[in-house]
Amino acid sequence: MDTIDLSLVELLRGNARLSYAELARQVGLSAPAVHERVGKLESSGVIRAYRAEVEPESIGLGVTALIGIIEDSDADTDDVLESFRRIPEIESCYFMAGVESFLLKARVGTIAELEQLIVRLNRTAGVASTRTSIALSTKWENRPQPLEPPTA
Amino acid sequence: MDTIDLSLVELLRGNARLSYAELARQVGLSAPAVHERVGKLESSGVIRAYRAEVEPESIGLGVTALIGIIEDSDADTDDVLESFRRIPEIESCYFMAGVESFLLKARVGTIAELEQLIVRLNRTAGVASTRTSIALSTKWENRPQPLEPPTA
DNA sequence: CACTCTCCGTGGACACGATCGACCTGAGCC
DNA sequence: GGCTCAGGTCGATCGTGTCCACGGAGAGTG
Repeated sequence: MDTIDLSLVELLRGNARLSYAELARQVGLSAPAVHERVGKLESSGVIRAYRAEVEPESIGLGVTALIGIIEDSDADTDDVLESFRRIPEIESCYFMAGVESFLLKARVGTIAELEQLIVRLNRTAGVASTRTSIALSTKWENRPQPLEPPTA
Repeated sequence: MDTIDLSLVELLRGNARLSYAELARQVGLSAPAVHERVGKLESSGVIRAYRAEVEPESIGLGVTALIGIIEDSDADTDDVLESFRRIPEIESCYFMAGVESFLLKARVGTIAELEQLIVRLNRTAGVASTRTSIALSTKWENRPQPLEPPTA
């Protein structure tokens, strides 16, 4: 994980579809060298995936909600997590410090579907209660921040 | 936005680096046809960007926080938003229903940096108070959910 | 119905990129 | 010094991106 790797990561966070040739030009190495470095970044888990970022409304997911979860005092956190994992509408899941053990970000098409989702969550074993906040609009999301070399 | 476009979007959400040739095979069209369709999805704003998803710890962003913002009663929301936009640590910004007008997701390297960030937010014009919750771990994030045809 | 326009696709052509193998170089170590 | 290894370059080959000319299906019109 040197400066060049960091540049590659930054470039790919900005545009995941850059060709190896283009990456090579940007960092001043040959294409095969970049190819190998990126391969290592992928297999070591630094780069997890390449994803197209899509306007949610245009794929029928116009409703965004953030849902805090309070667990039962005797809940098995792993089981709860497993239940959440099986709910596709939950796009993100954070394990939190505080009264609410989890914070979920979910996207659905309609308020009716959100209602169903909340009911389902409340019925999930280990879940004591939920607290849902609706996002009226997403100003931005997953904006990559500029990277600084480790000691900066 | 027909079924084929939806398939393309779904494929690219799963792996943004698929070649046009591969996409073409998957959806049963020729490569140029796919190229044109994807181009239109991009320029119409359905596809906003292609991003590499990176393990935050490995780029020195090991601390994730979710921060609720309560605005001053006389705050100019647009100005507040503009101030937030200039803070690179804020990766996501949602405008919320509820007492807290905004929910921010921020990533920083250390707790000390988080402290600085919170101070900065509290000093921002229009911000009355903040409420920060720390994510102990990110179970998953931005998982693409399977797409259904519009009327399903 | 026949004509035409438009949209959306196909296939061919060609330059460019991905990727493999052979080789080179410098650092670390006996 | 000589080995070894990591990590680079170069060249060759093959697949892909992308431009272009062309063609068929469907809607609107005389």
